[in-house]
Amino acid sequence: MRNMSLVQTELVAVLVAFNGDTPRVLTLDDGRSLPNGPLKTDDRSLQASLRAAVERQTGVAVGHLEQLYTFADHPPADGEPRRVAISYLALTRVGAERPAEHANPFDDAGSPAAWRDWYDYFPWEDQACPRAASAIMAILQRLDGWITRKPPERWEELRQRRDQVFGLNGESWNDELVLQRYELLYEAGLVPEAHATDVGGDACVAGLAMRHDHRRILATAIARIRAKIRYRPVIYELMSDQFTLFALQQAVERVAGRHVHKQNFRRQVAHQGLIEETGEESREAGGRPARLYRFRRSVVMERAVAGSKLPIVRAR
Amino acid sequence: MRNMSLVQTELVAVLVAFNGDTPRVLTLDDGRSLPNGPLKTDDRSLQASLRAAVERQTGVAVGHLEQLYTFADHPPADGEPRRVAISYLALTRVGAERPAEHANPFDDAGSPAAWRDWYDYFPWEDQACPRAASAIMAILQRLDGWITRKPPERWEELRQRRDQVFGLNGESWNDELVLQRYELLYEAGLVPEAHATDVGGDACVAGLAMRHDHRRILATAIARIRAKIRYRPVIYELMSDQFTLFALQQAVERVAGRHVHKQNFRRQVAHQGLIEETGEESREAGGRPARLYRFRRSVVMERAVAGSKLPIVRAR
DNA sequence: AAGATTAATACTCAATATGAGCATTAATCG
DNA sequence: CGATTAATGCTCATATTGAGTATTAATCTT
Repeated sequence: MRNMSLVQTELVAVLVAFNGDTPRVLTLDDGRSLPNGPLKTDDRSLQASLRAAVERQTGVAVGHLEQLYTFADHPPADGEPRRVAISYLALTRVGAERPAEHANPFDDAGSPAAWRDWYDYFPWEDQACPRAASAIMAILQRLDGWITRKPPERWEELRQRRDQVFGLNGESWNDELVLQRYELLYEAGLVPEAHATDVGGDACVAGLAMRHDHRRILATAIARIRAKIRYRPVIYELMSDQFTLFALQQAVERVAGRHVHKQNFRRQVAHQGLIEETGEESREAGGRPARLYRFRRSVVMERAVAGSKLPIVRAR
Repeated sequence: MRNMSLVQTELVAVLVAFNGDTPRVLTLDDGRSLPNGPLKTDDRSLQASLRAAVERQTGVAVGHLEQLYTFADHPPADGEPRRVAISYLALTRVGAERPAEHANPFDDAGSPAAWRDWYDYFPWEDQACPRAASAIMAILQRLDGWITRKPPERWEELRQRRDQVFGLNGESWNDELVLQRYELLYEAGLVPEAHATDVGGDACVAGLAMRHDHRRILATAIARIRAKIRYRPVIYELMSDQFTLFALQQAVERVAGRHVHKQNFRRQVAHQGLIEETGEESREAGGRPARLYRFRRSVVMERAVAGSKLPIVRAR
């Protein structure tokens, strides 16, 4: 093996829980950081140690844990060591979370922790909610300004990118492009992080800011969840033991940031055979009582690992 | 920011090119390592620097480059620094590769490099080829031995896992489970890497071995490509400028390790509208001459970023 | 207690997509 | 000139998906 540079390596976790009505993410530092800490030399596997740390410190049973992405910051000018962040996504259950004594799962320092609506950081992502419309309106105006200050030969390309990413002019909104949207705003200087100096400030246009590249990591996490709920039953990791179909639908809608067709949603869920009736009913909402279901955890396995989508000839 | 450990961080690249008839991967060290090198402090972004390094050293135009996964090795007992590998997948074109003077894209040392059939490392993955059948036969026998040496209360679980991963007893073969299969073999001690001592040796049962966790990284890469060709047009990154539909089909078949239905494949490809006729014909093969096509690179964009698969209500 | 309201649930229908095949066409090979 | 090898064209049954309409069963209001 060749000689290698020494690099500061940190772990960053995006802990997501569905707190009643909206997906929330565990933050530190008055909402400006994600839980993070150094990779310790004596940790077992990255994944195992992260799971243990999270469960020990927050009391949360982490249902689903996966690596997100590894980010390197921009090379520091002043000879400081390079910082690399290995980010993870952790899904936890309603009510299971306990932002307890030690809120930072990596560190015993214990800075004030809080669960925050992830749409506070990305208001334009919540298409099911009217606030997105005004956020987008403001964003598009600023983007136009930015584009027109660029050389005219780039206008076409930039406008196309804007249309594609925000679902304009014939393109339709793609809820999975969270990161692409954030990066466009970043390039355009519309998010505070883009200016190294102040964090905070112009929050109404571009959502709450975070330190370092933590908002980029959060964007990556949201994009990953949105993509994943389409082909893997990860949404159940966010549900409590029993739930109504409507609650399940709302969870999906809040995560995806858009409405789904009720009847078709039920059909799809029923068709998958991943849940079963508990026999009980919920009459918390106004109308006709809804049946309660539970997730059939035993059936899961790696089953339903995406459909083939290739015209593969069956063996049988 | 808190204090952080110093960790040896290396980059590992899986360069894939379609060399005539089979997918090949660039290897060093007589096929036992993947190209790798340290993360340098002055590199720009991880991705950009990797792309530049690969293109400079191999002369390859890397069409598609994406991060794969970040692996941490097992914690070293003797107080050595922890090693972390950030792995990337790079797709290059037929004929574009030049395993040249400096074969290692990260290092000017220049150790002997070679493109090798990736199925040399995973013979059981090539379901379209008879050698897989014998490989699997041998593997299953060994696996059975391993399972029966475990406590009987685990037999059920382990057999289920074996069936699921190798497509036995009602389960069907899932070509995307490359990593899961490798890890099962690893746990069972059927791959040489599992015994720290000798690398090489019993290659006929479990394929060629690699140093460190490089074969695990290669497994991750193959799994990623197999998954990705289903919903993104990455297969074209491996094709030359002009190709016949049959060549395209063969590329998909060799990558996925299984046969596809010819007519349905053509229908699907035509339906996507991502390629266009060049007007020319190829009469290299025996029979009726085949039309030549080219990839419409302009149409790509982020389009076709997966189908919704959620019953989302359309805006329109 | 009747009617309004709120949900849950049941069905229908058309448009597409997918898996499997059969049939036809157009070259080369011996 | 017929056999062989591919490419290409079509058909058909089955699923899957997107959009609705209709019905049922509770609570809430007056």
